[in-house]
Amino acid sequence: MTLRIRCQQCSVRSCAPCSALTAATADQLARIVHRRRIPAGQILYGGPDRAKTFSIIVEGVVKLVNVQPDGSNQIVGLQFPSEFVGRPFVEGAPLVAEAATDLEVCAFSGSAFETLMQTHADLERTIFKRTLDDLDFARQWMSMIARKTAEERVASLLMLIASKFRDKARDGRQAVAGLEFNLPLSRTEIAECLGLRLETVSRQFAALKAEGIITTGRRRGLKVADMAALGERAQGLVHA
Amino acid sequence: MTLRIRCQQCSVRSCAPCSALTAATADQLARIVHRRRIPAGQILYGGPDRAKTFSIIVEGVVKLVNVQPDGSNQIVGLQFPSEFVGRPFVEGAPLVAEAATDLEVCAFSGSAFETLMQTHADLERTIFKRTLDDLDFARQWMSMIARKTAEERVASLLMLIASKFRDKARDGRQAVAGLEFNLPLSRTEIAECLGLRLETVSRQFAALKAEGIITTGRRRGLKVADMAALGERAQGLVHA
DNA sequence: CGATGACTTGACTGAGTTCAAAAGCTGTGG
DNA sequence: CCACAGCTTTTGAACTCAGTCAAGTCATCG
Repeated sequence: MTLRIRCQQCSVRSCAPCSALTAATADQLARIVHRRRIPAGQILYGGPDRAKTFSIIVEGVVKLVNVQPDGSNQIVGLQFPSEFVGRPFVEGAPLVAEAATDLEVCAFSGSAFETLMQTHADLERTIFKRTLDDLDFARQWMSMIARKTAEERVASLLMLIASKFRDKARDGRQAVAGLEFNLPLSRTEIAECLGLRLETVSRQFAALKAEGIITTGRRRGLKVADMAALGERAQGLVHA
Repeated sequence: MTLRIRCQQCSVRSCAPCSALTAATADQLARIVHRRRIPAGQILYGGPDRAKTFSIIVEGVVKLVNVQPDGSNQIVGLQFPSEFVGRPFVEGAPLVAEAATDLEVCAFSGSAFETLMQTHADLERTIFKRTLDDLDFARQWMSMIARKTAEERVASLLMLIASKFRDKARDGRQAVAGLEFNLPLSRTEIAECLGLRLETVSRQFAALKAEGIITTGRRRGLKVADMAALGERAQGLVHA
C-alpha cells in the first residue's frame, strides 16, 4: 500500500512502463521494487560477473556502451528518465549500461522481474513495445551517424538532449527564453556517441557558439538560445 | 494437416521462429500462413497505404531502408532466410522493408498474426526475443559504421553475407575450396548499408581483389578465396 | 599554489567524397 | 551477328572534411 502511494507520486509515473500496466500487475511490481540512488560511472548491467538487474530511470541518464576489442568505446544508446534499462533473456549481454550521471532508479532483481514477466502478459507486452521503439530509434540513429556531417551530428544530439529537458520543464516559458541545463555527457562521451573525435566535437561547439545558437557555461552547462536554428543544423532530425 | 507436413519439410524449419513454438501454437500459425513468391524490389511493409503483414523469410534477402527527407536511402538492416520481418503494434512504420532479391516467404496478415500473438504467449515471447537480438545486432552494426574504415566496413559486410551462405551450405568442403555466391545487393546498396559512396565501395572491392582475398564474377557473382584474411580485414567482426 | 583532468585551439595530413569519364554487362531490334 | 541504348561498375584526379598530433587554456581540488 505504501508502495502504491509512492508510485502515485512518482515524477515519471505518467510515461514510465508501469503506467501501462493493469492495477494488479503494478501492485506485484511495486512489491519487488527497490528505489536506489546510483552514482555516475556505476554499471547497471553487462560487464564481468554482475548479477542481472532491470531498472526504470527516475532521474539521470544511462549510456549503453559497446566496448571494442581495441579498447575504444562506442556509445550506442542513451536512456532517459521513465525509460526501461535491461536485457531480458540473456546472461552475457553484449554491451554495458553505465550511469552517465548520478541516477535515481527503480531497480528490480533479474529473476523476480523475469518471473513476473512470465506470469503477467501485460508486463511483457509493455517491455516488448519499448524494445520495438528502442529498435526503431537505434536504426534512426544509425542513419544519422552513417550519413551526416560533424555539425549535423552534434546538433542532432544536442536537440535530442534538449528536447528531453524541455519535456521535463513543461511551462512554455523556457521555449522562448532559451533552454538551460547541464549536459549529461562529457566531450569524450559525445564523441563516442557520434562516431567523432573529441576535438571535432569541441570545434562544432565553437562553431555553434560563434553563430549564437548555443552558449556554454562553466562545467557542463549549456544554454540553447535558438532551438529552431539548432534543429535546422540537425537536418533530418531524429525525433525521440 | 497438410500444412503441418509442409512445415516439416521447410528448409528453414530448424532455425525459424516457428520451431520455438508449442505444437498447438505452430498449428494455429500454420492455419493462417500464405506461402508467397515475391519479386525483388517489392515492398513488404512500410511506405504509403500498405496493409500490415508479417513474414518469415524462406529464401532471399530483405533490406530495411530508411528513406531520408533529402531522398537518399540508408539501409539499416538486412534480413536473411529464417528471420522474421514485420513491425508489430504500430501502423505507420518508420522504415520500409523491401525485397533485395526475389523472395520466398511465409506471409501472415497483420490482424491475424497480432491476434494470435495476444492469445499465444509463446509466440509473442519468441518474436520478442528475436526483436531483442535485432536490437543487439543493430547496435553492433552502429558501432561498426561509426568507427571503422571503408576497408573494414566492406570486409565486415562481406563476412556477414558470406557467413549466411556458408551456414546454408553446411558441408565443410566449401570452407576450403572458397565460398561462391551471388551478392544480394548492388554496389549502391552496399554503399547505403555502410554509409559510404558507391565509388568507395568499388575501390575497396578492387583492393580486396588485388590482394587475392576475393574474386568477382559476372553480374553479382562473388568468390571468397580466403575467408580468414577477409575476417582479419573486418577487424572486430560483427557475428550474426 | 601546483597538480590533475577536461576542454580548446592550431597546423598538418589523409581517407573518403565529388565530379567526370571510360569500361562492362544485358537486352533489343535490325 | 552486330549495333545500340541503358544500366551498373570501374577508374582517375582534385578537393574537403574530419582525424591526428601537439600546445595551450581553464576548472577543480588537495
